Amino acid sequence: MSTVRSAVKIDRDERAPPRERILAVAADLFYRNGIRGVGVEAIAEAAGTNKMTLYRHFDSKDDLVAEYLRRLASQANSAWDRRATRFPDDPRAQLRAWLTEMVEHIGATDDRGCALANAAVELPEPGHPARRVVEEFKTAQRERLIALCAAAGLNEPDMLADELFLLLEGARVTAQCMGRERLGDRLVRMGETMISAHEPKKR
Amino acid sequence: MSTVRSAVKIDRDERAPPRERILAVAADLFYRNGIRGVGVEAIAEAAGTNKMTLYRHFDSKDDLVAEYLRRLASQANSAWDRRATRFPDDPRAQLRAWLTEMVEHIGATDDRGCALANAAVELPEPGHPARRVVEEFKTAQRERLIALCAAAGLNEPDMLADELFLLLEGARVTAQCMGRERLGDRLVRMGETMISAHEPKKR
DNA sequence: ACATATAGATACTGACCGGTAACACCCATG
DNA sequence: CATGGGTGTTACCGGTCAGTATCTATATGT
Repeated sequence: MSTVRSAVKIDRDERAPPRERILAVAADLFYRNGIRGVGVEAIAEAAGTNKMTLYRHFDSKDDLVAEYLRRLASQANSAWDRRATRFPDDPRAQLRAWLTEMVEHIGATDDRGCALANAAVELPEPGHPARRVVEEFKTAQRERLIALCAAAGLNEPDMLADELFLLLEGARVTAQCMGRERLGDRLVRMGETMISAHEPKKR
Repeated sequence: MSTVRSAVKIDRDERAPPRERILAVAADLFYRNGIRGVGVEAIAEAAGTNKMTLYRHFDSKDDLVAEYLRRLASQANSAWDRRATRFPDDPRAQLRAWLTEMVEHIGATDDRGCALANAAVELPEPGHPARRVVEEFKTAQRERLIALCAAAGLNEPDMLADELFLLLEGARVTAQCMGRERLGDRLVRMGETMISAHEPKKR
């Protein structure tokens, strides 16, 4: 039940402004050790600064947490956009790319599941600012997936989207509770089976 | 970022021995507020006893946490056994019963996901005693599900079991991040679609 | 009635938490 | 050269944390 009170100073972008260094380091430590398991002092220290500067940029630890999650959410949105521009007018390819990218995340040995979902688990307080961020993110994620399934001309796009969404969400949370040997291939197979089950009838 | 430091005394089985009262109350508080969010003092108080007695029965808070999770795991195993005796020699019915019971849990407004999975998220420390409990539980759960799918004569029982397992795991973790309106019916439909997709060919 | 074991009560330890105050510093702009 | 904003440093605050020592009370079995 120990908390992280000192962390190795992280050397990314020594020249970056403190706010960015703090956010970068906080993302690392929050994800790896859990939000409640990291003290603000450890974050400041690892970012090569101190608590006072941290509190000049963030009103509170909760504020820092919310910003940490907001950044992750926006990165995920960028990933969607990136896939959209890489495979323009090919929603099916975007869907496949999303699936394989998610599977890669899950297969990584240092993956600890979805940081947003973890935050919701760690911070049950109903009014916590982090919870709003997570809620909006997950809802938007699902919407994008539904839209993609629909654009791909698949049957019952909302059902398929939920199947895929929940499958991968479950895989991410399960991967940190059990071994993940050969999980990747199996996941891709499951996902593609689901997709082809919603293939409109040829005629 | 506040922790629970005083809780309403819970009146279940005033006569029960302190160890049981402590475990009952700990289960409640750990689940609702998160493990790291509950102090041992609050548990002892809510159980109508005090910290000293708690520490006479448990070596440490981590020990109490591990026992809390072990009890949950054994309750889940009992549920499997109960379904087996209720529908003897009918694995298909046991599967359906498992699905609907899980969906009921997920639909409950006070559901906060799988307590075991939440514990794994909250306690990232690799050697934490709780992690072994969670790992063994999830593995056993998956094995039982595979065995059931196989006994039901379904195709590729391990793939189907994983699909169902991950679908529900994902649903439990997602339900606390988003709204769950009409999620229940959809889940049952998805599960049954998956099952029938593995139906052996009629001949 | 006595011995023993279990439980309750209170107070304490040392450590860590999130957050703040006061002050010295550096470096750019005027 | 002056001035002022962002930064670093140190010390501190009240509060909570897990865990322990000590002593009293109660119940049980003989």
